[in-house]
Amino acid sequence: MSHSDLFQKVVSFASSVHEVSHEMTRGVKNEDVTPVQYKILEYMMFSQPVTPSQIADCVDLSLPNTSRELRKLLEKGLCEKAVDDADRRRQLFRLSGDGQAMLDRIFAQAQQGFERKIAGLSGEELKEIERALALLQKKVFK
Amino acid sequence: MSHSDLFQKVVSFASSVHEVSHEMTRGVKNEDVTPVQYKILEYMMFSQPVTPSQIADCVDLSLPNTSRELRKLLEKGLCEKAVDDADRRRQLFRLSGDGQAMLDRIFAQAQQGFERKIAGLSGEELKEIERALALLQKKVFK
DNA sequence: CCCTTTAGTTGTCATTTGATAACAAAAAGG
DNA sequence: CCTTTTTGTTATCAAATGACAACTAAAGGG
Repeated sequence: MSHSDLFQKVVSFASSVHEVSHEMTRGVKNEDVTPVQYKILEYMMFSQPVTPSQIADCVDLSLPNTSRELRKLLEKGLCEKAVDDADRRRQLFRLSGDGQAMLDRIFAQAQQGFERKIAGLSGEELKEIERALALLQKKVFK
Repeated sequence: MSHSDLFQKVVSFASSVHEVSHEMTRGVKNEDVTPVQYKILEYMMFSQPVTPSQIADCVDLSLPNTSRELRKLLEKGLCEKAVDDADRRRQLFRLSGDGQAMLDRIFAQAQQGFERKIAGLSGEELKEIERALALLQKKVFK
């Protein structure tokens, strides 16, 4: 197994992961958010509160465009904004109740798809999967 | 380890995979193709020749929009078109020499990034990675 | 043949996304 | 204070994408 062959397998694997996650998050299109807006909300879910600059960095968007999308999310009532008292230039964003509820819906649906995939696997198989995830995340996808 | 916890790990893992592949294919932006056009070319690389209908299915694009993007790729000289003699409604697309060369460049760059990541791993570790990829692709991301 | 279905093209329009300039306000550092 | 830097907003504009109607041409089935 040459490095080239392994690389080919990684490419093919990444493509499968993309396909499956696209399939699992198809619930997004039932909601009134664009793909970019969804990415922002998803990022917000894992690290709250966040500033526009942090979002711009992590979601790979310019600051003006981030600001625009955040305004739209505010108008839709999916997130909330507050000034940072320590540095009043900074704006702290977090999910609103509605925003959290929306992500909960989407994730619940994605988890259902996942449950269907792993239904019927033994406890030992699940442990193997967990080990494989940790291994790859550490050595290849970090 | 509940199913929920495992699901969380899968979500986090998928996110890492997305990030790394985005990083690895950043060579795309040096080339004169849009993201959608790149996806079409990448699909063409793995299955040639393909019809517009097949592309529309696999790249998740309407047939009219697929047709438009294929016309642009033809104008850029990145792919070639031929009618299927067996069914003259069908158009068979494949990469041109230039298109193949472009993908070769992008993949060579991505592979360099990969090589840097796995540099210093032992043969046994590489085998473990290979096994982990196969396991996950079979049981979770199929 | 004629009718229906399939494959693809063309054109048009609205929305989303990306890029950039100009601006305002607060902080930081003399 | 005063200048510079950082953070964010607003306003435009161009390009990319998505959706859909109307059309052509070939195949398929009586």
